[in-house]
Amino acid sequence: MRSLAKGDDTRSSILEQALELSAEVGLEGLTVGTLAKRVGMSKSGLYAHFESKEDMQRQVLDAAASYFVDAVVSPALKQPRGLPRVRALFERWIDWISSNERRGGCLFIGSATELDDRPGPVRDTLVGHLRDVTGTIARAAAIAIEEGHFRDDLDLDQFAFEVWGILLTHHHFERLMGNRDARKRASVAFAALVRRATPA
Amino acid sequence: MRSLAKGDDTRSSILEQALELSAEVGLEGLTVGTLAKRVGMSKSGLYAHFESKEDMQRQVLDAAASYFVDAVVSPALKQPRGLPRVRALFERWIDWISSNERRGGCLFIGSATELDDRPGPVRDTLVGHLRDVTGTIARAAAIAIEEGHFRDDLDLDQFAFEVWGILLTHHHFERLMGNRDARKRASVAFAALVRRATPA
DNA sequence: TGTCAATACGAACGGTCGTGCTATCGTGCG
DNA sequence: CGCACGATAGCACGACCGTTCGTATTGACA
Repeated sequence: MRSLAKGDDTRSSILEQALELSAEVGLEGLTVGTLAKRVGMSKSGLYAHFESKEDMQRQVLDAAASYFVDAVVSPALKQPRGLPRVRALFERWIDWISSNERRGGCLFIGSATELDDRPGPVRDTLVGHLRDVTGTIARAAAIAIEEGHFRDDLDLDQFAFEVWGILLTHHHFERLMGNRDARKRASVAFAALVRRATPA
Repeated sequence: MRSLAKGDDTRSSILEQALELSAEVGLEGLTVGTLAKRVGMSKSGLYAHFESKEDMQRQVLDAAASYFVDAVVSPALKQPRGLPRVRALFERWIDWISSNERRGGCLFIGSATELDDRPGPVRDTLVGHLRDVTGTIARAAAIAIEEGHFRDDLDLDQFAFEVWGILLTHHHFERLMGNRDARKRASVAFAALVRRATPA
Protein backbone atom coordinates (compact mmCIF):
# COMPACT_ATOMS: atom_id res chain seq x y z
CA MET A 1 0.00 0.00 0.00
CA ARG A 2 1.47 3.23 -1.15
CA SER A 3 -1.36 5.39 0.03
CA LEU A 4 -0.77 5.38 3.77
CA ALA A 5 2.69 6.78 3.74
CA LYS A 6 3.70 8.15 7.10
CA GLY A 7 5.63 10.94 5.47
CA ASP A 8 2.53 12.54 4.02
CA ASP A 9 1.09 12.57 7.48
CA THR A 10 3.97 14.44 9.07
CA ARG A 11 4.23 16.70 6.09
CA SER A 12 0.69 17.86 6.50
CA SER A 13 1.11 18.46 10.21
CA ILE A 14 4.26 20.40 9.41
CA LEU A 15 2.27 22.52 6.99
CA GLU A 16 -0.44 23.05 9.56
CA GLN A 17 2.06 24.43 12.06
CA ALA A 18 3.72 26.38 9.28
CA LEU A 19 0.43 28.08 8.53
CA GLU A 20 0.02 29.22 12.09
CA LEU A 21 3.60 30.31 12.41
CA SER A 22 3.83 32.15 9.11
CA ALA A 23 0.61 33.95 9.89
CA GLU A 24 2.42 35.38 12.88
CA VAL A 25 5.82 36.16 11.46
CA GLY A 26 5.11 36.36 7.75
CA LEU A 27 6.13 34.05 4.99
CA GLU A 28 9.65 35.44 4.83
CA GLY A 29 9.98 35.27 8.57
CA LEU A 30 9.16 31.58 8.50
CA THR A 31 12.37 29.77 9.30
CA VAL A 32 13.36 26.13 9.22
CA GLY A 33 14.78 26.09 12.72
CA THR A 34 11.86 27.79 14.41
CA LEU A 35 9.34 25.69 12.58
CA ALA A 36 11.19 22.51 13.51
CA LYS A 37 11.15 23.50 17.16
CA ARG A 38 7.43 24.23 16.93
CA VAL A 39 6.63 20.92 15.30
CA GLY A 40 8.93 19.12 17.70
CA MET A 41 11.33 17.54 15.29
CA SER A 42 14.85 18.18 14.14
CA LYS A 43 15.74 20.76 11.53
CA SER A 44 17.09 18.19 9.15
CA GLY A 45 14.23 15.78 9.66
CA LEU A 46 11.78 18.48 8.81
CA TYR A 47 13.81 19.83 5.95
CA ALA A 48 13.85 16.41 4.30
CA HIS A 49 10.22 16.92 3.39
CA PHE A 50 11.04 19.81 1.09
CA GLU A 51 13.56 20.35 -1.61
CA SER A 52 14.34 23.90 -0.56
CA LYS A 53 13.02 26.66 1.62
CA GLU A 54 11.38 28.19 -1.39
CA ASP A 55 9.58 24.95 -2.07
CA MET A 56 8.44 24.99 1.53
CA GLN A 57 7.03 28.49 1.17
CA ARG A 58 5.19 27.51 -1.98
CA GLN A 59 3.66 24.52 -0.24
CA VAL A 60 2.57 26.70 2.67
CA LEU A 61 0.82 29.05 0.29
CA ASP A 62 -0.89 26.15 -1.44
CA ALA A 63 -2.02 24.77 1.89
CA ALA A 64 -3.39 28.18 2.84
CA ALA A 65 -5.26 28.35 -0.43
CA SER A 66 -6.92 25.02 0.09
CA TYR A 67 -7.93 25.95 3.62
CA PHE A 68 -9.32 29.17 2.23
CA VAL A 69 -11.37 27.44 -0.43
CA ASP A 70 -12.83 25.08 2.16
CA ALA A 71 -13.67 27.80 4.65
CA VAL A 72 -14.80 30.58 2.37
CA VAL A 73 -15.34 29.77 -1.26
CA SER A 74 -17.07 26.41 -1.13
CA PRO A 75 -19.64 27.36 1.51
CA ALA A 76 -20.37 30.61 -0.27
CA LEU A 77 -20.95 28.79 -3.53
CA LYS A 78 -23.76 26.89 -1.84
CA GLN A 79 -25.68 30.13 -1.45
CA PRO A 80 -28.26 31.08 -4.09
CA ARG A 81 -26.87 32.54 -7.30
CA GLY A 82 -26.47 36.28 -7.56
CA LEU A 83 -26.31 38.87 -4.85
CA PRO A 84 -26.70 36.45 -1.92
CA ARG A 85 -23.68 34.54 -3.11
CA VAL A 86 -21.62 37.69 -3.57
CA ARG A 87 -22.62 38.80 -0.12
CA ALA A 88 -21.79 35.43 1.39
CA LEU A 89 -18.37 35.54 -0.19
CA PHE A 90 -17.68 38.90 1.38
CA GLU A 91 -19.06 38.03 4.80
CA ARG A 92 -17.36 34.68 5.12
CA TRP A 93 -14.14 36.15 3.97
CA ILE A 94 -14.14 38.94 6.47
CA ASP A 95 -15.05 36.43 9.16
CA TRP A 96 -12.14 34.29 8.10
CA ILE A 97 -9.73 37.18 8.45
CA SER A 98 -11.09 38.04 11.87
CA SER A 99 -11.07 34.49 13.16
CA ASN A 100 -7.54 33.78 12.02
CA GLU A 101 -7.03 37.01 13.72
CA ARG A 102 -6.05 36.06 17.22
CA ARG A 103 -2.76 35.16 15.72
CA GLY A 104 -1.60 36.43 12.43
CA GLY A 105 -4.47 37.26 10.18
CA CYS A 106 -4.67 36.30 6.58
CA LEU A 107 -1.50 34.84 5.16
CA PHE A 108 -2.25 36.06 1.66
CA ILE A 109 -2.58 39.63 2.78
CA GLY A 110 0.41 39.33 5.01
CA SER A 111 2.57 37.95 2.24
CA ALA A 112 1.30 40.39 -0.34
CA THR A 113 3.45 43.36 0.55
CA GLU A 114 6.49 41.40 1.56
CA LEU A 115 6.61 39.72 -1.81
CA ASP A 116 5.63 42.61 -4.02
CA ASP A 117 9.22 43.43 -4.83
CA ARG A 118 10.72 39.98 -4.73
CA PRO A 119 10.07 38.31 -8.05
CA GLY A 120 10.34 34.55 -8.19
CA PRO A 121 8.31 31.39 -7.92
CA VAL A 122 6.97 32.11 -4.46
CA ARG A 123 5.57 35.42 -5.54
CA ASP A 124 4.17 33.84 -8.68
CA THR A 125 2.40 31.26 -6.57
CA LEU A 126 0.86 33.95 -4.41
CA VAL A 127 -0.23 36.05 -7.37
CA GLY A 128 -1.82 32.98 -8.88
CA HIS A 129 -3.90 32.32 -5.78
CA LEU A 130 -4.92 35.96 -5.54
CA ARG A 131 -6.00 35.95 -9.15
CA ASP A 132 -8.16 32.93 -8.42
CA VAL A 133 -9.68 34.81 -5.57
CA THR A 134 -10.52 38.01 -7.43
CA GLY A 135 -11.64 35.85 -10.31
CA THR A 136 -14.10 34.16 -8.01
CA ILE A 137 -15.54 37.50 -7.00
CA ALA A 138 -15.84 38.63 -10.60
CA ARG A 139 -17.56 35.39 -11.56
CA ALA A 140 -20.05 35.69 -8.73
CA ALA A 141 -20.77 39.25 -9.81
CA ALA A 142 -21.29 38.11 -13.39
CA ILE A 143 -23.92 35.69 -12.18
CA ALA A 144 -25.53 38.50 -10.22
CA ILE A 145 -25.87 40.39 -13.48
CA GLU A 146 -27.54 37.39 -15.12
CA GLU A 147 -29.95 37.21 -12.23
CA GLY A 148 -30.77 40.88 -12.61
CA HIS A 149 -29.40 41.77 -9.20
CA PHE A 150 -26.63 43.90 -10.67
CA ARG A 151 -26.66 46.43 -13.51
CA ASP A 152 -25.74 44.77 -16.74
CA ASP A 153 -23.12 47.40 -17.56
CA LEU A 154 -21.26 46.71 -14.33
CA ASP A 155 -17.50 46.58 -14.74
CA LEU A 156 -16.68 43.20 -13.23
CA ASP A 157 -12.99 43.80 -12.74
CA GLN A 158 -13.66 47.14 -11.10
CA PHE A 159 -16.11 45.45 -8.78
CA ALA A 160 -13.62 42.74 -7.83
CA PHE A 161 -10.92 45.37 -7.37
CA GLU A 162 -13.04 47.23 -4.88
CA VAL A 163 -14.31 44.22 -2.96
CA TRP A 164 -10.85 42.83 -2.48
CA GLY A 165 -9.75 46.34 -1.60
CA ILE A 166 -12.28 46.58 1.19
CA LEU A 167 -11.08 43.29 2.63
CA LEU A 168 -7.50 44.52 2.42
CA THR A 169 -8.39 47.75 4.14
CA HIS A 170 -10.35 46.00 6.83
CA HIS A 171 -7.38 43.81 7.59
CA HIS A 172 -5.12 46.82 7.72
CA PHE A 173 -7.24 48.86 10.07
CA GLU A 174 -8.18 46.03 12.34
CA ARG A 175 -4.82 44.37 12.68
CA LEU A 176 -2.28 47.09 12.40
CA MET A 177 -4.16 50.16 13.54
CA GLY A 178 -6.21 48.35 16.14
CA ASN A 179 -9.34 50.08 14.95
CA ARG A 180 -12.35 48.49 16.62
CA ASP A 181 -14.74 49.95 14.05
CA ALA A 182 -12.97 48.33 11.12
CA ARG A 183 -15.58 45.68 10.63
CA LYS A 184 -18.41 48.18 10.60
CA ARG A 185 -16.57 50.52 8.25
CA ALA A 186 -15.93 47.67 5.86
CA SER A 187 -19.60 46.79 5.87
CA VAL A 188 -20.59 50.35 5.12
CA ALA A 189 -18.15 50.50 2.22
CA PHE A 190 -19.42 47.19 0.88
CA ALA A 191 -23.04 48.29 1.12
CA ALA A 192 -22.23 51.43 -0.84
CA LEU A 193 -20.44 49.36 -3.43
CA VAL A 194 -23.42 47.05 -3.83
CA ARG A 195 -25.75 50.02 -4.11
CA ARG A 196 -23.63 51.35 -6.95
CA ALA A 197 -23.89 47.97 -8.64
CA THR A 198 -27.64 47.50 -8.43
CA PRO A 199 -29.86 48.57 -11.32
CA ALA A 200 -31.25 52.10 -11.08
CA MET B 1 29.92 75.59 16.37
CA ARG B 2 27.66 72.71 16.98
CA SER B 3 25.63 72.94 13.82
CA LEU B 4 28.06 71.68 11.17
CA ALA B 5 28.78 68.30 12.61
CA LYS B 6 29.98 65.89 9.98
CA GLY B 7 28.10 63.06 11.62
CA ASP B 8 24.73 64.60 10.94
CA ASP B 9 25.71 64.80 7.32
CA THR B 10 26.57 61.13 6.97
CA ARG B 11 23.64 60.14 9.08
CA SER B 12 21.23 61.80 6.70
CA SER B 13 22.88 60.24 3.67
CA ILE B 14 22.66 56.90 5.44
CA LEU B 15 18.96 57.45 5.98
CA GLU B 16 18.51 58.40 2.36
CA GLN B 17 20.04 55.15 1.21
CA ALA B 18 18.11 53.32 3.89
CA LEU B 19 14.88 54.68 2.47
CA GLU B 20 15.68 53.36 -0.98
CA LEU B 21 16.84 50.03 0.30
CA SER B 22 14.02 49.42 2.72
CA ALA B 23 11.53 50.31 0.04
CA GLU B 24 12.92 47.35 -1.88
CA VAL B 25 13.37 44.79 0.82
CA GLY B 26 11.00 46.02 3.49
CA LEU B 27 11.75 47.49 6.86
CA GLU B 28 12.44 44.12 8.43
CA GLY B 29 14.61 43.12 5.50
CA LEU B 30 16.77 46.17 6.03
CA THR B 31 20.04 44.93 7.40
CA VAL B 32 23.07 46.68 8.82
CA GLY B 33 25.55 44.87 6.63
CA THR B 34 23.75 45.42 3.35
CA LEU B 35 23.05 49.03 4.11
CA ALA B 36 26.69 49.62 5.01
CA LYS B 37 27.80 48.12 1.71
CA ARG B 38 25.33 50.31 -0.12
CA VAL B 39 26.46 53.47 1.62
CA GLY B 40 30.09 52.46 1.19
CA MET B 41 31.16 52.32 4.78
CA SER B 42 31.90 49.69 7.37
CA LYS B 43 29.20 47.98 9.34
CA SER B 44 30.50 49.30 12.64
CA GLY B 45 31.07 52.80 11.32
CA LEU B 46 27.51 52.98 10.17
CA TYR B 47 26.14 51.31 13.23
CA ALA B 48 27.77 53.92 15.45
CA HIS B 49 25.12 56.37 14.29
CA PHE B 50 22.34 54.41 15.93
CA GLU B 51 21.87 52.90 19.30
CA SER B 52 20.27 49.73 17.98
CA LYS B 53 18.74 48.34 14.86
CA GLU B 54 15.33 49.19 16.18
CA ASP B 55 16.40 52.79 16.61
CA MET B 56 17.59 52.73 13.03
CA GLN B 57 14.24 51.47 11.80
CA ARG B 58 12.44 54.16 13.73
CA GLN B 59 14.65 56.84 12.23
CA VAL B 60 14.02 55.46 8.76
CA LEU B 61 10.29 55.69 9.31
CA ASP B 62 10.60 59.24 10.57
CA ALA B 63 12.68 60.18 7.55
CA ALA B 64 10.06 58.64 5.28
CA ALA B 65 7.37 60.62 7.03
CA SER B 66 9.13 63.91 6.56
CA TYR B 67 9.74 63.14 2.89
CA PHE B 68 6.08 62.31 2.59
CA VAL B 69 4.93 65.53 4.19
CA ASP B 70 7.16 67.54 1.87
CA ALA B 71 6.07 65.72 -1.26
CA VAL B 72 2.40 65.18 -0.59
CA VAL B 73 0.86 66.95 2.36
CA SER B 74 2.43 70.42 2.18
CA PRO B 75 1.80 70.97 -1.53
CA ALA B 76 -1.75 69.71 -1.18
CA LEU B 77 -2.40 72.11 1.68
CA LYS B 78 -1.63 74.97 -0.70
CA GLN B 79 -4.69 74.03 -2.74
CA PRO B 80 -7.97 75.83 -2.05
CA ARG B 81 -9.90 74.63 0.97
CA GLY B 82 -12.46 71.91 0.53
CA LEU B 83 -12.86 69.41 -2.26
CA PRO B 84 -9.88 70.65 -4.32
CA ARG B 85 -7.62 70.07 -1.38
CA VAL B 86 -9.02 66.60 -0.72
CA ARG B 87 -8.59 65.75 -4.36
CA ALA B 88 -5.04 67.09 -4.41
CA LEU B 89 -4.18 64.98 -1.41
CA PHE B 90 -5.43 61.87 -3.15
CA GLU B 91 -3.80 62.63 -6.50
CA ARG B 92 -0.41 63.60 -5.12
CA TRP B 93 -0.41 60.62 -2.92
CA ILE B 94 -1.11 58.16 -5.64
CA ASP B 95 1.54 59.86 -7.75
CA TRP B 96 3.99 59.50 -4.91
CA ILE B 97 3.33 55.78 -4.68
CA SER B 98 3.75 55.35 -8.41
CA SER B 99 6.91 57.41 -8.61
CA ASN B 100 8.61 55.62 -5.76
CA GLU B 101 7.47 52.71 -7.71
CA ARG B 102 10.38 51.86 -9.92
CA ARG B 103 11.92 50.44 -6.83
CA GLY B 104 9.98 49.61 -3.79
CA GLY B 105 6.81 51.60 -3.51
CA CYS B 106 5.58 53.21 -0.38
CA LEU B 107 7.49 52.30 2.73
CA PHE B 108 4.49 52.85 4.98
CA ILE B 109 2.37 50.41 3.05
CA GLY B 110 5.21 47.99 2.77
CA SER B 111 5.86 48.03 6.47
CA ALA B 112 2.22 47.90 7.41
CA THR B 113 1.65 44.18 7.05
CA GLU B 114 5.07 43.10 8.18
CA LEU B 115 4.62 44.92 11.45
CA ASP B 116 0.99 44.19 12.13
CA ASP B 117 1.81 41.29 14.42
CA ARG B 118 5.04 42.54 15.89
CA PRO B 119 4.24 44.91 18.72
CA GLY B 120 6.93 47.27 19.83
CA PRO B 121 8.29 50.78 19.36
CA VAL B 122 8.85 50.43 15.62
CA ARG B 123 5.28 49.43 15.05
CA ASP B 124 4.10 52.23 17.34
CA THR B 125 6.09 54.71 15.30
CA LEU B 126 4.50 53.48 12.11
CA VAL B 127 1.00 53.53 13.54
CA GLY B 128 1.61 57.08 14.71
CA HIS B 129 2.57 58.25 11.25
CA LEU B 130 -0.38 56.47 9.68
CA ARG B 131 -2.73 58.08 12.16
CA ASP B 132 -1.33 61.46 11.17
CA VAL B 133 -2.00 60.60 7.61
CA THR B 134 -5.60 59.47 7.98
CA GLY B 135 -6.09 62.39 10.32
CA THR B 136 -4.97 64.73 7.57
CA ILE B 137 -7.55 63.25 5.23
CA ALA B 138 -10.29 63.55 7.81
CA ARG B 139 -9.37 67.16 8.52
CA ALA B 140 -9.40 68.05 4.84
CA ALA B 141 -12.81 66.43 4.54
CA ALA B 142 -14.07 68.39 7.54
CA ILE B 143 -13.09 71.60 5.79
CA ALA B 144 -14.89 70.39 2.68
CA ILE B 145 -18.02 70.11 4.79
CA GLU B 146 -17.58 73.68 6.03
CA GLU B 147 -17.22 74.82 2.46
CA GLY B 148 -20.39 73.04 1.51
CA HIS B 149 -18.62 70.67 -0.86
CA PHE B 150 -19.47 67.65 1.24
CA ARG B 151 -22.68 66.62 2.99
CA ASP B 152 -22.67 67.84 6.53
CA ASP B 153 -23.63 64.45 7.91
CA LEU B 154 -20.59 62.84 6.31
CA ASP B 155 -18.80 60.35 8.55
CA LEU B 156 -15.25 61.69 8.52
CA ASP B 157 -13.57 58.57 9.81
CA GLN B 158 -15.43 56.44 7.34
CA PHE B 159 -14.31 58.75 4.56
CA ALA B 160 -10.68 58.59 5.66
CA PHE B 161 -10.96 54.81 6.00
CA GLU B 162 -12.08 54.48 2.44
CA VAL B 163 -9.65 56.95 0.92
CA TRP B 164 -6.68 55.33 2.56
CA GLY B 165 -8.14 51.98 1.54
CA ILE B 166 -8.20 52.97 -2.10
CA LEU B 167 -4.55 53.99 -1.91
CA LEU B 168 -3.73 50.70 -0.25
CA THR B 169 -5.59 48.75 -2.88
CA HIS B 170 -3.99 50.67 -5.69
CA HIS B 171 -0.57 49.88 -4.33
CA HIS B 172 -1.49 46.22 -4.01
CA PHE B 173 -2.81 45.79 -7.51
CA GLU B 174 -0.17 47.82 -9.22
CA ARG B 175 2.88 46.50 -7.45
CA LEU B 176 2.09 42.94 -6.55
CA MET B 177 -0.44 41.95 -9.16
CA GLY B 178 1.11 44.00 -11.93
CA ASN B 179 -2.30 45.31 -12.92
CA ARG B 180 -1.87 48.09 -15.45
CA ASP B 181 -5.38 49.40 -14.84
CA ALA B 182 -4.80 49.94 -11.13
CA ARG B 183 -4.51 53.69 -11.40
CA LYS B 184 -7.71 53.99 -13.39
CA ARG B 185 -9.60 51.69 -11.05
CA ALA B 186 -8.46 53.70 -8.05
CA SER B 187 -9.70 56.88 -9.70
CA VAL B 188 -13.08 55.36 -10.41
CA ALA B 189 -13.40 54.23 -6.82
CA PHE B 190 -12.38 57.64 -5.55
CA ALA B 191 -14.84 59.39 -7.83
CA ALA B 192 -17.65 57.20 -6.52
CA LEU B 193 -16.59 57.93 -2.97
CA VAL B 194 -16.65 61.67 -3.59
CA ARG B 195 -20.05 61.37 -5.22
CA ARG B 196 -21.35 59.66 -2.11
CA ALA B 197 -19.95 62.51 -0.03
CA THR B 198 -21.39 65.42 -2.00
CA PRO B 199 -24.71 66.92 -0.94
CA ALA B 200 -27.78 65.51 -2.69
C1' DT C 1 12.23 -12.83 11.67
C1' DG C 2 15.16 -10.64 8.35
C1' DT C 3 15.39 -7.18 4.77
C1' DC C 4 14.98 -2.81 2.76
C1' DA C 5 13.16 1.42 1.99
C1' DA C 6 11.28 5.35 4.25
C1' DT C 7 11.93 8.46 7.76
C1' DA C 8 14.15 11.09 11.38
C1' DC C 9 18.35 12.57 13.69
C1' DG C 10 22.97 14.96 15.04
C1' DA C 11 26.59 17.39 13.56
C1' DA C 12 28.69 20.36 10.67
C1' DC C 13 29.37 23.64 6.62
C1' DG C 14 29.88 28.62 5.14
C1' DG C 15 27.43 32.82 5.71
C1' DT C 16 25.11 36.67 7.72
C1' DC C 17 22.78 38.56 11.49
C1' DG C 18 23.02 42.36 15.44
C1' DT C 19 26.15 44.14 18.58
C1' DG C 20 30.07 45.30 21.26
C1' DC C 21 35.30 46.74 21.92
C1' DT C 22 39.47 48.91 20.55
C1' DA C 23 42.28 51.39 17.53
C1' DT C 24 42.97 54.64 13.93
C1' DC C 25 41.93 58.69 11.30
C1' DG C 26 40.84 63.74 10.37
C1' DT C 27 40.00 68.10 11.82
C1' DG C 28 39.27 72.43 14.35
C1' DC C 29 40.88 74.66 18.95
C1' DG C 30 44.14 76.32 22.16
C1' DC D 1 52.17 72.55 16.59
C1' DG D 2 50.02 69.29 19.27
C1' DC D 3 46.01 67.80 21.47
C1' DA D 4 41.32 66.35 22.09
C1' DC D 5 37.53 64.59 20.20
C1' DG D 6 34.17 62.97 17.00
C1' DA D 7 33.83 59.83 13.09
C1' DT D 8 35.09 55.67 11.04
C1' DA D 9 37.37 51.09 10.60
C1' DG D 10 38.76 46.42 12.10
C1' DC D 11 37.84 42.54 14.40
C1' DA D 12 35.51 39.27 17.20
C1' DC D 13 31.45 37.35 19.61
C1' DG D 14 27.49 34.20 19.82
C1' DA D 15 23.36 33.13 17.51
C1' DC D 16 20.88 31.60 13.74
C1' DC D 17 20.36 31.06 8.74
C1' DG D 18 19.66 27.33 4.71
C1' DT D 19 21.71 23.22 3.37
C1' DT D 20 24.21 18.71 3.22
C1' DC D 21 25.70 14.26 4.81
C1' DG D 22 26.26 10.09 7.21
C1' DT D 23 23.88 7.43 10.53
C1' DA D 24 20.31 5.56 13.43
C1' DT D 25 15.52 4.27 13.88
C1' DT D 26 11.44 2.73 12.21
C1' DG D 27 7.69 0.00 9.93
C1' DA D 28 5.91 -2.95 6.02
C1' DC D 29 6.38 -6.90 3.56
C1' DA D 30 9.01 -11.50 2.46
